[in-house]
Amino acid sequence: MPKIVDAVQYRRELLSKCFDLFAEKGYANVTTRQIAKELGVSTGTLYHYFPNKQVLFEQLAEQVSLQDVEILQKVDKDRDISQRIIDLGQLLIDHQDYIIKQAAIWLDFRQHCSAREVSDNVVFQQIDLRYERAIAELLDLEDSQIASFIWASIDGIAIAQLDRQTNFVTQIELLTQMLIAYFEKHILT
Amino acid sequence: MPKIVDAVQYRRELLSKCFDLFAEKGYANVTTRQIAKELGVSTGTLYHYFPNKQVLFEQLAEQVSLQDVEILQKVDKDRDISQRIIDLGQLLIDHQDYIIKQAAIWLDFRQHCSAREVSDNVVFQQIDLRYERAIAELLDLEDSQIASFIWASIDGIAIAQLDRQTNFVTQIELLTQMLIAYFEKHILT
Amino acid sequence: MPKIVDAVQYRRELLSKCFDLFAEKGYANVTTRQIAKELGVSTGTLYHYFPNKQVLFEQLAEQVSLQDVEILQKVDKDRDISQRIIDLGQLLIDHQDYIIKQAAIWLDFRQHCSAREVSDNVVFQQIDLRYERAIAELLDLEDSQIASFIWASIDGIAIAQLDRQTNFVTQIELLTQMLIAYFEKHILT
Amino acid sequence: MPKIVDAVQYRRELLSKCFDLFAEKGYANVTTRQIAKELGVSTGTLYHYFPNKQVLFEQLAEQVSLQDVEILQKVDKDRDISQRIIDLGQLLIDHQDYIIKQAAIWLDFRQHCSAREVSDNVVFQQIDLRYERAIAELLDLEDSQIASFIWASIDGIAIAQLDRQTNFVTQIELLTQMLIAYFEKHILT
DNA sequence: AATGAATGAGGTTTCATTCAT
DNA sequence: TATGAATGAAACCTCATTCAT
Repeated sequence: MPKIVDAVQYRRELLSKCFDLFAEKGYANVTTRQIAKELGVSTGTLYHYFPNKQVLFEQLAEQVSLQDVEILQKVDKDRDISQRIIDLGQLLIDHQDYIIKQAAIWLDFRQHCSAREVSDNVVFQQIDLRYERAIAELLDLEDSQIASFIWASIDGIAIAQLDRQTNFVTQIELLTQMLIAYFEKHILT
Repeated sequence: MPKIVDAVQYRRELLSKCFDLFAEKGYANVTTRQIAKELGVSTGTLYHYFPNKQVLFEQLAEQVSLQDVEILQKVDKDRDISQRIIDLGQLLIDHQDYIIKQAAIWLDFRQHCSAREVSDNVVFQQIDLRYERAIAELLDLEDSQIASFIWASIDGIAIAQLDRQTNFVTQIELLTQMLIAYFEKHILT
Repeated sequence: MPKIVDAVQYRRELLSKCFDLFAEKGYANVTTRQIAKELGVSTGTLYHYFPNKQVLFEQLAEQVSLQDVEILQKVDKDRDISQRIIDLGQLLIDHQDYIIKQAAIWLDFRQHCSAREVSDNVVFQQIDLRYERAIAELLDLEDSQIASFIWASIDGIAIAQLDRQTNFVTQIELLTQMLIAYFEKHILT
Repeated sequence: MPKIVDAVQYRRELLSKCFDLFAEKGYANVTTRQIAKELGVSTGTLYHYFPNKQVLFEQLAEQVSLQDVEILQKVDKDRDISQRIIDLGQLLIDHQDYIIKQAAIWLDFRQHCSAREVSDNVVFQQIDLRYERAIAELLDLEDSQIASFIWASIDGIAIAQLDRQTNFVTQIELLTQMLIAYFEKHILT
């Protein structure tokens, strides 16, 4: 009888455990040995659950994107638009640490995909689409470009945190205000 | 004396030549041999002009940041704020390809710096400050947070281009409108 | 007691089942996991019946050599020499597929033994002797060198099949004719 | 200025130097580190001259096949057939050590090729053809099957030497006599 | 100043074998 | 007995860097 009963669940746990490592050091600067050590398993076990480092990372990226969408869905959709924008901002601030790390991983993943042949870009685009839809739905947006813009800004702000002293909270508040001003002027009325 | 001047100039040329390479593949995915080949020199020559790959990349990042600031300074400061925001947007659109690549390099560099001991973060922060000042000056901003926000958004939009189909022009126009709406509501009056 | 008999029999079945696998891919290119899969058991079970991959292979080689001798013994020893040579050839042709695979395994095993310390060369030589005797007996040979030669030629022809387009049947017929011509000239009369 | 002027020549020397190693231990049992050590270079240098272990081995096999043909061409073609057969036998005996090792490598290579996708089997068959032609030409053979047979027998005999005590000289002499008897009976007259 | 062959530490991955269940 | 997850030594290979020419 095998020791691990639910391989799928265990894989998820392993991925969660190396989230910080990848976020802090970046895909290229993390060795498989480091990952194994961080996870408390041998390199052999690593390769028992993931065919290679690349796929491990891709699955991490996918898992992260799912969690992101989950977070976004916490916003109460019964409130009015301005309030929802503020709620979104608050949500991002509440999950500050996670959002910053998630952006780092996402950036890394993006670079990886573009550095590859083609093929799996489909997977990539699907994930990207998922983000857009989550935001569009959240703010009743018909224009997906606005959703893209919001997510791009969030990523930009998050990544800037990696080493600048700018204040994440202030930056997100600015984004919130920008959005409200924009909506008031162009969309509501 | 003239020799040295040549060397400085030559170094600059070398850096310019590998701009695209780093932008497209990322620091970790570019080998010194690839760089040498792209530059049309031997690896030995590469190491004659730069002590190592790291420094080469740092100097590239620095050179890029200087060029960015140069571009920003093309905006005519005699126009009113709204117009200057529009001009800034137009400038970014005009230099679209460059802006996207520059963002890729910059983010790559940022990750590199944060993945390292500490040390040169000073160099890094200085460059970052230069960006902020250029934007702050351009838009008569007293609050450096807004400048940071703008630059972060631009970076976010730029890297989203790396593989998404979003339209850079549309995204920059959105940013422009956001800024104008925000300025009209909170800063002008 | 019955248990043990079963185990011996089971081991034999397992060995037979991985005959093709080893013949086609070679000892070094077959993993224990592949073997286990081919046999329809787990790697754990494999190690329950055989102490390690090496021994498994050695036992397979031994089992194969026994089967070979069995085949050779089908020749009717009452016929005259020429006829027996022809019968031997026919026998090889009839068991074409098996002979080719058996040769592949045997050569693989030989290489393995010579690449090792020493030790089990005794086992190896015993098996080799068995081959020679079977052939010598079959053709009433006093000179074991001739038996060795015949077996070496058969092996040579068999492995040439592995990728060349030469025709096994034709090659064996040639061998038959060579032997007959040789016997007529030097041994008979 | 590079240190090694004639890379092609150097590659040949490197291949020659690892001939024994591969012949004695077999492709799978030789590590790249062992090869490097045997050659007196670093693993890096190894990979400077050969893209990978596989190709290194393939090039060795090709080089060996060329040397074999060279050896065969030493036979004086003005003598009569029987004499040429004897000369061929003598040649093999003179190069005994080499022939045995070459056979080991060739066997190994053959297994490798059949274990691979397909593609380069063309290369393989070309080499094989080269052998046949060399023998066919040597003995004025119209039938390539006989050439194949001869080469297969030589390989069989050589490989049998790897661990058996049979005498190479005796075995080759037997082959010679077989061939002469066969030729006298079926071809000459 | 320029070259590119040489280096070797260290990265990713494989796989025979063990062992808890 | 049977399982297959877990192990880790060791394999192949890469690549930043050095150095003889």
